[in-house]
Amino acid sequence: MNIMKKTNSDPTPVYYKLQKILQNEIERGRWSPGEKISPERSLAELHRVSINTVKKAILNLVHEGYLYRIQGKGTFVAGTTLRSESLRYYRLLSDFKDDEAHLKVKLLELKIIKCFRPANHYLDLDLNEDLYEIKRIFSSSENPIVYTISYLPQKMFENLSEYPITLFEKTTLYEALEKNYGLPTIYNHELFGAVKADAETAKKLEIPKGTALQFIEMISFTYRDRPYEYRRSYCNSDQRKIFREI
Amino acid sequence: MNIMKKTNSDPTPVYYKLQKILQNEIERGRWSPGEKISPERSLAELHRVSINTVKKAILNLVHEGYLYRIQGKGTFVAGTTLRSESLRYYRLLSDFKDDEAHLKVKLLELKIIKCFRPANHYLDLDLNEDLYEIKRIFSSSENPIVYTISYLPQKMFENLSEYPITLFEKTTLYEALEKNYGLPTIYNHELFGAVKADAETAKKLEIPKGTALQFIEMISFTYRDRPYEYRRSYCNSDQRKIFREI
DNA sequence: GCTCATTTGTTCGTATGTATC
DNA sequence: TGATACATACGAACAAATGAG
Repeated sequence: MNIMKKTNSDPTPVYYKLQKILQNEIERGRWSPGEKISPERSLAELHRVSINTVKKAILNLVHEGYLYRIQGKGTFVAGTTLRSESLRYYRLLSDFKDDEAHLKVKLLELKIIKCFRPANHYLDLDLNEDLYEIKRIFSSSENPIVYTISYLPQKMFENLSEYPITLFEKTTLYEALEKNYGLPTIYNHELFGAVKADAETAKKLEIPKGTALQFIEMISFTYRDRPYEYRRSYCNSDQRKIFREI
Repeated sequence: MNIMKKTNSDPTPVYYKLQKILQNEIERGRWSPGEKISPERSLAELHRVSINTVKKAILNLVHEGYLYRIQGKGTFVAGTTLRSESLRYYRLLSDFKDDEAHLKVKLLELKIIKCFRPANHYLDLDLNEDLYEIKRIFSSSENPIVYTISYLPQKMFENLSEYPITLFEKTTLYEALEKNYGLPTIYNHELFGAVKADAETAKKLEIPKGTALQFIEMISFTYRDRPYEYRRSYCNSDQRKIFREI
């Protein structure tokens, strides 16, 4: 009996079953981001359904960000849905003029440390597991604006330390991780707060200790709600504000 | 000649034309939020197109948040897309426990003032126009957490001062404005920063002057990208963080 | 520049199922 | 129960974009 058929005992629509089958295959990495999936007609034949049913399943996955389509070329697996580095996603405003800054990234440090609270909680790890700690400074015309510390589970990113520095300075972290480990970023959580600069942060940002700083904690998730990065950012929002849209 | 027809000189798809016609009617207030629009069949007949074409137009508007559908009942105009008060949309976290606070709102002041910089810029007004200024405190178990000052164009909200206090304390501002003025909130812009508490804010939040505060500026937009509220919020993020998802 | 096969995009018609009142 | 309205599913035809030859 055809598992695709809608029956009384299983009223799930056919298009929805197909949609979930495809979603599953994408998440399990049958195709990497950017790769072309089978054309509509093949899928229709394979699963013995109409082309319009395949269309509906695929279009839903396009809406959910799993796929994108190009007329005449095909249907492709989408990569990272967040198109740019989170820190660039926030536009920096100086005063009220929309003077968008071009940020330069500098890698300060990359080492392996033991997991700690609350990173273990956010990254769903045990306290005895290893983490990469990546410290970076984002500057605008020689002025340090943002100091970030990223934590990545060591077991998810083997050999990360052996990649060239440029991996962390030329491309965004998102692109780098997607390209080298096939992990697209599906969504982020963020925690916002205000703190006064401690000694280390003040030194890195070249500001007086005690300055009010915008503090952003971010947790990035890939498929299946799996967290893969915990990041702390300290932004010198003096004279600047951080902009975003809901 | 039928304007709906797709021709060589106008290759715009029929479903898209219909979609834009409907979007326009919604934005111009032909139906209020919650009201039922014409059924598929009628629209198909009226515009001389197939039901499937109408479906496509409508489903796109559903995806964009203009409409929602209930099988067997009809298709309805969606109201505010931001489902809850922005300040409640942010979950407050104390430390790392997900202790979601229930916030109580208190109206401190409602008066009419002259427009000022930068409100004129954000609300697209002249400097000589009038603004409502609404000051509110959000508290969690008697502790003031957030101090907000909202600015609304006087000309968009006639008689606002005559509404009962409960309008600003019982329901969210979004719901109140949608219900009384038929203005749904389509999206928000936000500016984040960190500031040290000035004298007035410190007093309102019952904290020492100079405490690091989370500062959020928000501009709310209704249909056609028309701004209708500029809001400044000062959050005492000491011990708490503000949470959101992208 | 052209043609052709492939692939997605649009539009229609039609039938049947299901939820609401 | 019947009328109304949306949901699912199939089939078919043609348009439009792409890439190969």
